Amino acid sequence: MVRSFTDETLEMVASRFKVLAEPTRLRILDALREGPRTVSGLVEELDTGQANVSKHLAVLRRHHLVTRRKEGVRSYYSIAEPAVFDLCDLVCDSLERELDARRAALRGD
Amino acid sequence: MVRSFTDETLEMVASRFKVLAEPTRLRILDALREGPRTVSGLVEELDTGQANVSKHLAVLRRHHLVTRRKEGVRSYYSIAEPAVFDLCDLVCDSLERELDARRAALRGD
DNA sequence: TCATTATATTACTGTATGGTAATTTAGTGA
DNA sequence: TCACTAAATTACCATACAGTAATATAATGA
Repeated sequence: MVRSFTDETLEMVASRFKVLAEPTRLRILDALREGPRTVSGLVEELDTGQANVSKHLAVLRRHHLVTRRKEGVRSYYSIAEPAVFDLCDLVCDSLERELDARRAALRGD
Repeated sequence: MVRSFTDETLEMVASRFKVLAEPTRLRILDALREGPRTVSGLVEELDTGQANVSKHLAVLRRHHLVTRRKEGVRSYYSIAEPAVFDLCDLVCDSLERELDARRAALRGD
């Protein structure tokens, strides 16, 4: 028997996927893997503007994927939900399988 | 040691997430869980127009998440990559954990 | 108080895309 | 050939949003 999701659940799931559907946000999360980072640290590490990084961090925080710790004039952001990396890993595996399959098909089964 | 993703990988991963970031597409995939469906079958099952369903199916097919089998005047679509449901399950688990945590916080730890 | 630095916010623009109506394409049976 | 049905495609509109420049807020030190 196959369990179905309710429409409401699918909306929430889609919303979570949407947050993760931006390369810049993924790059931020990836950078935070190695530990907390300030906004300016991330601005250096990625190459995009400060406003852009702040906005993406706000999105990630609103969706509870990162946390913020203020220290003086600085804000330190950290990963709040390490499970996002499991998601990325699953996607990577899936993409690899697809490429393998297409490669095999190219060779003629 | 924490393995990082390359920018190119993150672009591909983001692109996959983007495909999954639409409730209607998730509903289509969810409907296909129980077996192949025709376009008109999906139009009935979901409640949206035929053009919309066709367009979403084209997106899903372009990204190799579904396959199509033509039979006469009909097209039967099927799940090509069952791993998408693992993704959804992971997201659901994560969302539940977050809600639990916020509920606990509301009660005061 | 004033200047400086870090971050957040606002306003704006261009692009992407979801939904829909209209049209096209193609298979089928009379 | 013609009518009918299923699906795909096209054109259009409205909305969402990533990126950026400008501005605001706030902490700190002189």
